[in-house]
Amino acid sequence: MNELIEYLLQFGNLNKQQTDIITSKATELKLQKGGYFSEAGKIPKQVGFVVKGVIRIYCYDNNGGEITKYFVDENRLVVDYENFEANLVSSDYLQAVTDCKLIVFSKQNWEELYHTITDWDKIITKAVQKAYQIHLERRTALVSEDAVTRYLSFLEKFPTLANRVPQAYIASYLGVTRFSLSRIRKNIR
Amino acid sequence: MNELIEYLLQFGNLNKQQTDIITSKATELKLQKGGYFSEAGKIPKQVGFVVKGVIRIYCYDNNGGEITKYFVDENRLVVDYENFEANLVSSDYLQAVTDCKLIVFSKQNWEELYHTITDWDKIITKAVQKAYQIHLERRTALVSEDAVTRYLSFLEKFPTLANRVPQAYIASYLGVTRFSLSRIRKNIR
DNA sequence: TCTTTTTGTTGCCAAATGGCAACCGTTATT
DNA sequence: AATAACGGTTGCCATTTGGCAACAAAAAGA
Repeated sequence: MNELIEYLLQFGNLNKQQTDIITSKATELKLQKGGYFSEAGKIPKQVGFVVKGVIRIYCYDNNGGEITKYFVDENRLVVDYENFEANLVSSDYLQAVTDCKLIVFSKQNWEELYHTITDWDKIITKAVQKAYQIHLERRTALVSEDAVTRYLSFLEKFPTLANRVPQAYIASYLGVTRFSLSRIRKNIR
Repeated sequence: MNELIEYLLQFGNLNKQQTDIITSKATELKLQKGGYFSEAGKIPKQVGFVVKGVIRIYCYDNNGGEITKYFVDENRLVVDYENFEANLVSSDYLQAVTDCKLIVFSKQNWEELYHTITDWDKIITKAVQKAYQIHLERRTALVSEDAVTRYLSFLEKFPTLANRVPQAYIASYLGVTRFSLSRIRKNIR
């Protein structure tokens, strides 16, 4: 639980009593590789925090191809935020790419925190906005540079991810086929 | 001013007294085509709301090429939010693509609204998060589909924009050269 | 109006990427 | 151990895109 509290403290202050409340509302969840934290066609019911492992968020394009939107690895919140908040059916899959250990909050417990912890809303707002900023920044990079540059900056931004995630997923994140990515890797060596 | 108030009411309730305060803190700003609302290398000092015209947000990639991040047209907030909030030097240019009429708030006036208007923070948080969601969604579309599809969905999402914005800007938004975009347009006809 | 500048188009060719099939190596499964 | 499943690589070729130069059209200025 310690990692979660440290993460939250980035965005605001919390005293011992408050952190105790937070941890009391959280439970541990283990996901096997390939398991789903939340699925398209359903309403997301949990907020998660990745203690160990990698989650991939993806959807399908109009041709039935998978698009990896982003990855969430250790010490990050994983949540289909928009649909979780609004109780909407999602069109995204949140899937464990490796075996994962998560800390999760049910929707009810999560909402109780807004009433219980002063400034909880501010902390979460900051965390969410930061996450949006990061994703957006990365996405913007993906439309400019060529595929080689995109892969290189992927390696820079996620140095530990390349070895843990199948290349096909990285390829779909970068917007190239797995064949192209394979050739790019060959040329880099 | 009416457009601004309507815009804000999407995200929360405001009574007459509150809307009066808001409008009292705003001023009108006209920007000529090509003029800058805010520039890279400077700290953004204003929040704007586009009454008339189109603003383009862009930056430079490592090769000196322009990347158009997004466009803001009528009835949208235009602000380099991240850097405005944190008082950081921006690396983006916010430029008028057409003659523009804006409603603007100085940083000081904007911050006074947080102290004066109940739930102002909640309204702005919602507005900002919605904006992030939209940008992120569009960016994700840009890494999957091919260039033709991307242009077609650009036309769908921004039907009025294609005629008002130089193609070179649209091309850099879509992640293709202006030459490619020109050929794509030719093939569509 | 005439000129200049900006914006958009096109031909040519090179480079990058996609699509498919085949193949290889590793990991799971039985 | 044998088999199957998965992940990754490579060759072949078609298609797309980029880069450049020249040109055309439209808009802005004088």
